[in-house]
Amino acid sequence: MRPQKVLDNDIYSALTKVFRAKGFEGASLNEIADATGLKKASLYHRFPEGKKQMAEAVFNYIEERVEIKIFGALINNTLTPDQRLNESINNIKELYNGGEESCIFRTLSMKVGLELFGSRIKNGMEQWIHHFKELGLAFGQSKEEAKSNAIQNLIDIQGSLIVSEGLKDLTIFENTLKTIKNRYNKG
Amino acid sequence: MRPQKVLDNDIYSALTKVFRAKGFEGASLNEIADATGLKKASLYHRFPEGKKQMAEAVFNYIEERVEIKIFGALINNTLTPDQRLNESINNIKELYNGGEESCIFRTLSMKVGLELFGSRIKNGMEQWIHHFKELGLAFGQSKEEAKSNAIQNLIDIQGSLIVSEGLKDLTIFENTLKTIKNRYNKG
DNA sequence: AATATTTTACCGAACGTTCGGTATTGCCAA
DNA sequence: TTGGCAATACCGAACGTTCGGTAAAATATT
Repeated sequence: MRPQKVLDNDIYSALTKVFRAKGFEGASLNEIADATGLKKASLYHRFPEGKKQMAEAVFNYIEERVEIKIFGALINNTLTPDQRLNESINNIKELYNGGEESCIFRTLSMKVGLELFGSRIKNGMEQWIHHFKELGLAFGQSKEEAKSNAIQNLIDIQGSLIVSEGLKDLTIFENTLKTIKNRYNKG
Repeated sequence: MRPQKVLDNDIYSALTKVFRAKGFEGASLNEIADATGLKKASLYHRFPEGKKQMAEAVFNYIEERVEIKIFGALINNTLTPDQRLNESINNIKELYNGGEESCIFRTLSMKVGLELFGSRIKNGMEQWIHHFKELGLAFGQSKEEAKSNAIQNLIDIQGSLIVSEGLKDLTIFENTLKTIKNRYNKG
């Protein structure tokens, strides 16, 4: 059989970049074709169900990275809670490229995206909250405290990404990561 | 002269609903025509410069309401700082319809929107921060404290709108408004 | 070892539809 | 009857999608 011109992972990476920046409706197939290096028709060979399947691939791709880099760090029992926190925060910074890259929770949750991927987004957010709640418990917080802190972490990340972009000031995202750290290391 | 079939303010209101839900690229003229009750061609009579001008009108419309309802409340010297805070929070809740409506800072700041309206978004955010900073000063906070609190308010609002939508749980937005209040009424 | 066949990947061209945007005509009130 | 508004019809371009066919490697057959 003929070899692939572009590796799957390179396609996913390019798709992620486009959907993150443009959202579902804003991402055109011509742009996707340019970004991946495949022609439109070839994309339909890789993704027979079309654009929606491409966006699904982005969810899979990102969820896998988040699972490893963030949730994996947060539940790594070989580390102290403080080390887990630090590693996950470092990886968050990396995954969002210091605040330059948007989150698909935002870009794929406009009207149409929410209709298509609403349950994936909801599940994804719940996982973030669940794992951060576990961290809070490991820090000795009460259930209520741990949960509200976890929710606030998610709010902080989403909000600071928007404000950073809007103000064109990445230090806001960085400061938010510090705020999250301070939520567990008080004083 | 012939009277307008649809009042300007009703057009702005409909435009706002569409652009808030769909963003700039996601909002099609056919949908806008349906939402406003005017045909496409009639829209081009009202907005000769087209879609971009329609989005500009949304900015104007929202900025006016924010100016009155939020900034106006925050700088109303006939009220105590605490009353200013309460009134502005109530109006924020109203303007975002309890968390059901998105913010144009979010929906119009995707790639294309940011290119077209980047400076308006930046200015708008800076005004939010400026006015909330003034509130903090009125509460006796230091300059640094007042500013970081103001930024955090904006982050909280943006973030909680996204998380509320994603989790389909409006209590998150409500709780965030309480969090903001507690930022000024400690203990 | 050489040839034929199968299998998979890619691509140019075109599909029907919808996009944002325009002329042109008809309507309506002053 | 004049001037401003709205509606019909329409435009080229771009949209997501599909199709017919080609390129290239793996396998099967001689």
